[in-house]
Amino acid sequence: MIDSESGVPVYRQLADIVRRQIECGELAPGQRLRTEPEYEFEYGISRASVRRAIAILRQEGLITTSRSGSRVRTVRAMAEVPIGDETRVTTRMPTEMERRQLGVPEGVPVFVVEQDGDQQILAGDRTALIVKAGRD
Amino acid sequence: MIDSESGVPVYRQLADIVRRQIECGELAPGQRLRTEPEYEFEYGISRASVRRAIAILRQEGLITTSRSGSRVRTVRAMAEVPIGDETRVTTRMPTEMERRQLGVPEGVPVFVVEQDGDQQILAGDRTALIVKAGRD
DNA sequence: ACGTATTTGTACGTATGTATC
DNA sequence: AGATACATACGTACAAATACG
Repeated sequence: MIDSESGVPVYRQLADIVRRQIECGELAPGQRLRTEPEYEFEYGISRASVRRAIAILRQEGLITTSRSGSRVRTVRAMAEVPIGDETRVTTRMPTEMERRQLGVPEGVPVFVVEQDGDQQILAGDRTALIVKAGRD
Repeated sequence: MIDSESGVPVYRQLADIVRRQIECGELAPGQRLRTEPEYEFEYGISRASVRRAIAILRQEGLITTSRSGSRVRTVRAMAEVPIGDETRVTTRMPTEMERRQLGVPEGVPVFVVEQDGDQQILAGDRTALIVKAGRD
């Protein structure tokens, strides 16, 4: 299970375990994770370590957490936004203000799309950029 | 300074203070932040709260932290990568493995560039995508 | 509708390890 | 070698939102 002597931090070990469960579908999108005390007792680690592990997965955009527990993030429908010639695209984490305005959970980056001196911020969890020839 | 009665968590208040210092240039890129004990005593909060505040800024991509302290992230030279027609671009946070492989710090998202069934992962802190007409 | 239990959130403290200066 | 500074990990307590009977 979890080996506190392995050199790998226990919170990271738990994050790895749950991440694998998500990746292999053992924990399906929308499904609830176990509660913090459950992980705590099952793996014999402190609640602080459990919370750190869960925070990692949240930052990776794999789960969302509410007062009633954590769930595997469901895949959002991606709006395919066409971008045209001379467009410059970068990506970064949103400020907290941007996060609220865009309505994106933790662990979701944003696109910064610049064209003609005009700048647009797009939520990374529901936007795919498609290069369309001849478009602007 | 920091008001523990304000309703806003103290770790968030500290994160807000330091973020503002970074945004207004009071803390310049490359410059060291104060040490954890310094924040602890200056604001009269626990070290755990200081560490949470610093973790927030790291996740936002604003600072990097090493054993010798935290520094404001310097802006990396952006390689402008041309992308051509029918390319699909998404963004997300990297897995930890990807982070190590790409050599990007915490708080830096990646581009996923798909073209002709080929998929490429690009570091978000040193890549800008430019749509170039006629390119593939 | 109400109280209770559950579950996460915040905040503190302590101790020890390890890399850096 | 010693001091500094961050990293890990444990514990406690209480608050607040949610779910349940």
